[in-house]
Formats: sequence, structure tokens, C-alpha cells
Amino acid sequence: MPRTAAPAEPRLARAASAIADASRARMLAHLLSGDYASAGELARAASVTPATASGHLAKLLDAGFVACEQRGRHRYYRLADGDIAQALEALALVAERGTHERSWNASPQRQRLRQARCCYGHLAGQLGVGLCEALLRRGWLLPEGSGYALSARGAAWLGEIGLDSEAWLAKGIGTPTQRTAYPCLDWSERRDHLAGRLPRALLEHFLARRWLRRVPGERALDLTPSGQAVLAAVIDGPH
Amino acid sequence: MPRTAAPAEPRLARAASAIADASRARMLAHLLSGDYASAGELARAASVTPATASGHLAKLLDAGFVACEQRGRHRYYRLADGDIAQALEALALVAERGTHERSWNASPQRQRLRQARCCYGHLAGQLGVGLCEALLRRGWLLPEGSGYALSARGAAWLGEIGLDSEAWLAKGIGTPTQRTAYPCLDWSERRDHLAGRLPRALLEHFLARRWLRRVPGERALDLTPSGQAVLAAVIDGPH
DNA sequence: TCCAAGCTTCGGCTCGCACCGAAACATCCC
DNA sequence: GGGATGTTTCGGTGCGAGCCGAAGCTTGGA
Repeated sequence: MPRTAAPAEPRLARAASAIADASRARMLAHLLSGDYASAGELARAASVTPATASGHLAKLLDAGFVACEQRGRHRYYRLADGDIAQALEALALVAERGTHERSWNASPQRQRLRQARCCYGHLAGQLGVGLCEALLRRGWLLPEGSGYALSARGAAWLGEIGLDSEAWLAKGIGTPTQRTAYPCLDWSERRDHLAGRLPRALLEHFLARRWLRRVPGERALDLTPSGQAVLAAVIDGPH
Repeated sequence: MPRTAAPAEPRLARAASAIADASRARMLAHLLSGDYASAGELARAASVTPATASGHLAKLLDAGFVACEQRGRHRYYRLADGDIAQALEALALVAERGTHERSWNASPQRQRLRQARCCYGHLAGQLGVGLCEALLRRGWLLPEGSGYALSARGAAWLGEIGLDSEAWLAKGIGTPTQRTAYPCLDWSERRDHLAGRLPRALLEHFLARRWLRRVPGERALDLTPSGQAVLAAVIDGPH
């Protein structure tokens, strides 16, 4: 070893390589919604043939970015866990900066994505940030450690909107020790939204109540009229 | 446009490409210390010729990952800001997982890196998470918003160790609106250490007092005997 | 049993890019 | 001014990786 042998940190480069291809990046972005997707669906999302997609998915699997579950002749993929989602979000934050006023940001798809989207199972975008700030302003969430805890008044609100205050405790997909709620910097708004077990259950509830609707094949979410009424009361309302 | 035109998300891939090369990853890891480094120093860190390094640095500059300042015939590079550091740390977290018991982790260089290191100007590694947990346990830092605020007793401690309680307020390199202190997941320990203006001033103070010493050309930090005495009192001490 | 659908493997093509040596440029020091 | 040092530009080489079509494998249904 002439120098300090200097290999060190090839792992960081290897991990980045998994994201560094446009097709794989599109697949990962698609999976950032938090759901499962079949190999064919991901091939369409990335605009490549199934053969090419298969190779990419093998790489992502090998790198530990995605997990796979075989069901019949389909193979369903999802992000491996929350750490992956967080790394992708952090990278998206730096990738998207300086682009707020750019033209391509004005496309309707882009606008919808910035308004409300699904981020690894929880709500993000303007709506996500607004909700986060409202819950804190109203004292329904209280700082605790590096995250937030649900207050008594917060639990009451959950009951009001019809969310069983115990049900969401079970929703621990991904990391087993997932926290109740913690801040997560939103790449489009550059302000915090909420991640964790509670916001995951909240989004699921919003979808079940038809306050939000998935846009098929996208990560964007549509706010329905009834959802508009309910959420505006929380976010813009008094208090 | 036959399908949905499907370009979308090339930016994520472009950003990842900047990290996805082993030489550039080594340069970025070197810069994660938070200091400036000259082009030649980075060339040595990456084990490539100055010519090759120059090309890499141009790419990193173009991607917005680093900033450059020309001083005489030298050019000094540093990470562009805290968002970059955070993205690199988040990616390192996923890159390093499942490697805790691996053989190459047992190398002395690696061990020192895990024990104490400099992470974009603040303290990380076992010592970093230990200090973070001690400050919270003792109530010297209190949760506030998505970060922490310094308590009166915390300010008193700063005075005890000789850190002018006003001085650190000025230490706002990088993001101008940098917060006092906030949690940052440590990739080697998988627990939080502290980032922000206060921990940055703390590390600087520890180095000035010779409680910690830089290992030249590495990110690792050496705990001196006097530092051992002072920090053990805080971390392991009663209360 | 046969066929269709979903996915993977294989072979071959092409292109991007990391690398270096040599030379040019800039700056500092004697 | 001249030489030494730090950095960039240029030209050329080679490897790695993404892409596709075709063929093979597995599963589900008729």
C-alpha cells in the first residue's frame, strides 16, 4: 500500500449508483408512494422494456433498496424501509433546489405533485406541510425527544374525524420501532411535514373517507370537495 | 407523446450520479468534515492524479454539491451547504447498514471513525451520540419545534467549560437560518447525534481546548486524556 | 394438456465516462 | 524575470453498463 491504501467509501458510491440511472430513479420515485408495484408496472413507469426493467430491479434488490414479494406469476416490489425513503427524499431535496420558479415546474402534473402527494405512506406537499403546522399550532402534537407525541386534545380530534385512536398504533410497516410522528423535510416546500406511524394511519383514513383520491399511476393525490371542507377547517381554521 | 412522455425525475438521477463515482465519493466523504480542502488535497484523498480530480471537481461544482473559493494559486472546496451534508449522511446510513459485524469494519481506521469523527463541523460517532443523549438526559437541551433549545442549566454548563455563551451564536456557516441544535441520525451508531450551530461551536471549542485532536487527512477525531476526563464526566456521570 | 401472461436470462450492440500523460495557464517566491 | 508549484484543458484509451430482441422459465387459466 503506497498511500493509505485509500479504498474507503466505495459503499457510498455503490449506494448512489443504484439511484444514478434515470430508469431506476423513475422506478424509485414511483415506489416512493409507499405501495407495492409489479415489475411490469415499474417497467412502464420507467419507459423501458420488461427485460431492461428486470435487470434494474435485480440491481436495486441487490443494493437493498427494494424488497420483493412473489405472488403467483407477479412480483411485487416496494421500498425496503423508511431509511431508504428518507435518503431518497434528502437527495431529492438537493436535486430540486433552485428549480422553484423554473418553467418545467409549471406543468400540471408537477403542480399536482407539489400540492399533495404520497410520500412513503404519508402525506406530503403543500397539504402535508400545512397539516403538520396546524397540528403543532393547535397543540395536538407535542415535541417529545426527536419527534412528536399525540396530546389528549389531539386524540380527541382523531376520534372526531372517525379514526379509532387505538387502530393506528398497529400500523408499523417497515422499521419495527417506527416512531409515532417525526418531522421530515419536504423537498418541494422546504418545510417539515410529518412522517411516522400516526401520519401513515391518517393518510390511510383520508383515502378511506374519500377526502383524498389517488391519481392512478402517479404519486400525486387529489383533494376532493369533502376533503377540502374537512382539512381546510383544520389547517386554515381559527385557533 | 405515446405514453405519459415519462421523462420525469431525471434530476434525482443526475444528483445521484455526482456521488456515484468512487473517486467523487471519497472527495465528498473527505469534505464531510466540514472544512475546506484544496484540489490537490482532494486528489490525494481520492488517489487520482490532479488532472482527474479537476474533472471530478468540475462535475461536483456543476451539480451544486460543492462551492469553491480561489485563494492565490490554490482553490479551496467545501460542501455547498447543510442540505448536501444531510443527503450524504442519509445515503451513508443506507450504504452502511448490515455491515456492523463485517470484517472490514474491524480495521483500526474504521474503529476510530466509528468512535469519534467530524461530521460537517459537528461531533459524530459513539462520542457524538453519547454527548447528545447526555445533554438531553440532563435537561441541558430541551425539545423545541423540530429541534432543541438550550436551557438555563445548559447555558451554565457552557460557561463552566469555558465556552462564551454568546460566542457560538455567531457561528452560522452554511445555511443562514441554521437552527441552534437538531437531531441527525448517525450512520455508524444508528442513533441521533446533534447538528446545528451549538454543536458546531462545541466541537470547535473541544478542539481548541485539546480535548479532541484531528487525525490528519482523516475525518476521525482522537480523544485526548484530558478530553476523556471532561467528557466522561458529562456522558457517564451521575444525574 | 395447451396456451397465454409475467418475468428473467442471454447475446450483442453502443455509448458514456473515468483515467492518465502532456501541455498550457496562473500564481507565488526568489 | 525565472523557476517552482497548483490547477486546468486536451487527446486518446479502455472498461463498464444500459438497452433491446429473442428465447426460456414459471404460473394461472381454459
